[in-house]
Amino acid sequence: MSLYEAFPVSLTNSLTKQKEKFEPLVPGHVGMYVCGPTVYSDVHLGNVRTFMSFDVITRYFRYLGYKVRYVRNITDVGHLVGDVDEGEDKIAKKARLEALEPMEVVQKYTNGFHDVMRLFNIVAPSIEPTATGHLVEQIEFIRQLMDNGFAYEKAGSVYFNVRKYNETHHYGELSGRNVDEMLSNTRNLTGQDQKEDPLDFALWKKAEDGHLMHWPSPWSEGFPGWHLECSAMSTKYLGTTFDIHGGGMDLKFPHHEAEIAQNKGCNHEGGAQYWLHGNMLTVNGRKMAKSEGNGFTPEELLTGNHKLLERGYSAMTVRFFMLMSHYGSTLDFSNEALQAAEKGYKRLTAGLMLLDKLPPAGTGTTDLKKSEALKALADQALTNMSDDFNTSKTLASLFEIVGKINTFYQNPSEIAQIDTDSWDYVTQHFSGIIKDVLGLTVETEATGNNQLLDGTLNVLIELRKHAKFSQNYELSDKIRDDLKAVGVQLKDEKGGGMSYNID
RNA sequence: GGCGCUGUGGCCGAGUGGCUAGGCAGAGCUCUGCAAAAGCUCGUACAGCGGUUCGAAUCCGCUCAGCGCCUCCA
Repeated sequence: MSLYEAFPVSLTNSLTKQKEKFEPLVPGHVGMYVCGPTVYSDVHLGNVRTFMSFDVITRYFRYLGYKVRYVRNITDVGHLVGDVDEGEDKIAKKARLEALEPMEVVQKYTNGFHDVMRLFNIVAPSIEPTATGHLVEQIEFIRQLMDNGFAYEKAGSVYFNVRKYNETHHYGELSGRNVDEMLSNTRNLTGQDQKEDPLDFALWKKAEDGHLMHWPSPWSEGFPGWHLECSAMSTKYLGTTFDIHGGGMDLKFPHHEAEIAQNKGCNHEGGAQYWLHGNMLTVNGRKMAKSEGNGFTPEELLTGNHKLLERGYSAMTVRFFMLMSHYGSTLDFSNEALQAAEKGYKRLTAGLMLLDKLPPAGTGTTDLKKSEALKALADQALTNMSDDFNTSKTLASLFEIVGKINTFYQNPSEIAQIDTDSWDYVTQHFSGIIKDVLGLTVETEATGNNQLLDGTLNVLIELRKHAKFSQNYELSDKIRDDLKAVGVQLKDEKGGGMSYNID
């Protein structure tokens, strides 16, 4: 029996607003599409949260034994600037400001995005398609929509006919709206006179004079509209129907709603079976966003060089911090919470490292009850992950195992009572979940590999052992205190051993 | 205005109709030359007011507070 059969996944489907059992279209395989970043500026920590959430989801599916095709796009064209620069492309605008070629902007921020993903140990998607690389597919998609009667051309631009679509479908099924209510609430935007209806959205926009990014099409020299790329690329790589579509909560409307309409209008199928939405990272209760001025970049986070930050925090601390909450809940950023997370993360990874120092299990009389109880903790961790990827509950289970590990370290007689099969099972999943699923790496490993530092510290430790043995506590305390002052913490262990930790 | 969400002990944050979340901080104890770490124990919580129920923080209603989307947005 495979792991995914033993621990069947259930997830909250935004489409039905219910928690459902996950049943992939193709047994043993998962196709997932997640909306990636628009590469016209640096990503901030709020962006990172969403990608981290779907990173954990991907990792967990793979851990369970699924083959996952994870598609996450790069939006390098097509999102229009909303206000004054009506109709101008965000990336084109930025290019002019920075006096760069548009693709130079794209490349710069794409590279930056990848650096950030690596920093937070977020696995690369199986396919990372770009909008500019799929213009042929998008044009074909528009053509099909026009053939099906859901799109019309006006002065070189093509629009999706929401009213027409809504006659046979429900525009608003994902976001819980309906067309009639929306009509009375639509703002009067300028520059929309070409549309037949304010609800309609652009599939193709004719480029104005001076517009930097444009491509030929049957309708005009122009560029694709806001929502098209995701429909075209998910269909190309995952099919007209696929398992999961993910993205940030703020994309639900209109982006994802439009995507569904495009998919159904073109393919007669609605794309994803399950829609997953990651919630926002907030600061003082407000969404972290560039426009709010409350966003900071990962670099500022590490250095602490931002007015919201009391000091810097490591990438793994932040990763742990984000894992403490459920992806579907808002998470509020604060220095207190980060500092608490830092210690929690250290406690967890300390347990992980202690595993290697533990005496072997099963050397005494096996206590079946204790063995089973321990094993149950590992099962619990997996059950919690399968319950809508509840990393928060999973961490709680893992911390219970940490407590056991610490106890075993202090009382070897306890671990002797655990049968080896149970112990292997627990340790395998304990470290597997931490490293492979949660994607937490042990940050102190780097210093452990520094042989010069390690050797030097061992000299000092030997000195202190001598001092301590001869009851020269003044000297032994001085060594300990002075090392502490430079960030190295010595710990006396039972039996006269000493170990060190680097903060 | 429309649609939706949240309000948990000092802080962060899970959660289910009755059974321990967990992390951080705090108190006591054990261990220890002293520390640190670790282990054990503890506090006491579910915005307010009603209702349903044998029983609700968990379901329903109202009130208050806050947030998201409706415009690019993870």
